[in-house]
Amino acid sequence: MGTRADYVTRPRELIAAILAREPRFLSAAEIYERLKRGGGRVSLSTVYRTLDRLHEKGDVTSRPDAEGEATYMLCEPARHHHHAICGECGRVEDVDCAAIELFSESLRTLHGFELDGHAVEFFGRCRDCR
Amino acid sequence: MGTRADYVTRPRELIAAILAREPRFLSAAEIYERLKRGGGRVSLSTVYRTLDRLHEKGDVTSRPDAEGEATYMLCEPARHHHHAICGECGRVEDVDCAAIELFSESLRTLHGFELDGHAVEFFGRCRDCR
DNA sequence: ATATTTGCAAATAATTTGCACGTAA
DNA sequence: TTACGTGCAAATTATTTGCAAATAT
Repeated sequence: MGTRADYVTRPRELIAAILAREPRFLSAAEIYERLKRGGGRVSLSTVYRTLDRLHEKGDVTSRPDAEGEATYMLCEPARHHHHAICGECGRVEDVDCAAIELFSESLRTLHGFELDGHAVEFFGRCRDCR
Repeated sequence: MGTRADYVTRPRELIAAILAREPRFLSAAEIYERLKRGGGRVSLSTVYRTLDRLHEKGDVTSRPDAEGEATYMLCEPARHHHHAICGECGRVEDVDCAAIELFSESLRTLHGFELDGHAVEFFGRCRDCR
């Protein structure tokens, strides 16, 4: 019993393409909608299963939206980064500036709190929406 | 048609007491469990309805946990503050230091991103758990 | 007395699963 | 050929709702 194989299939290609095209958090239902509009014939369960797998592989980030629905977004694996998420248009930007290091340091010093580098997301309004 | 009344009832007192005792995000099911352990006889729907109402009044903060389940925590209303949430023990601490202002400023300058003051939460490990 | 809240059981909505059939390797 | 993936329908889980009975004012 070795490593499991990873077949390349139509549903997987279609789902990956949708994720690659939209740099925002999408729910399974939204992805399913886009598949239907594109004329695809992929089942909702396959969408869920594919997203789960991508998430396990570390290729997508997942988080519940405000209503608790799971949403997914492609992200570079193995790189520390933080997300700035626009509450208006949903755009996600990577945050990587010196200020966050200073801020982390203060949190650690003043609160004894260690930021878990990969789980930090900031909510607000992006350039275009404010 | 004036303002709606707010009766003081047993279930509401019990639920408020539980929230007051635990400074962590609790799910409806967890609160329901504590009620049962305490010998109470409150229905799960009442727990949901009470939490919704407290949330609308601004007395509790709500957010989906990692699995998408809604969770609730008492919080001071009408005061800007940010939460530092321990991924280990779940303790929630209010963050209010100068560094976050500096950080906000940098986000705005470098990314054109405006932090929405009330929606920011930081994830990591608290003093005791790291 | 009457507006409000509750419990219960049934309805919804998101997500998962079992299984027979299809497909990539 | 055979391990892996898919679709479908049924199961599960969190949450909401309708309504008659109970309670606070």
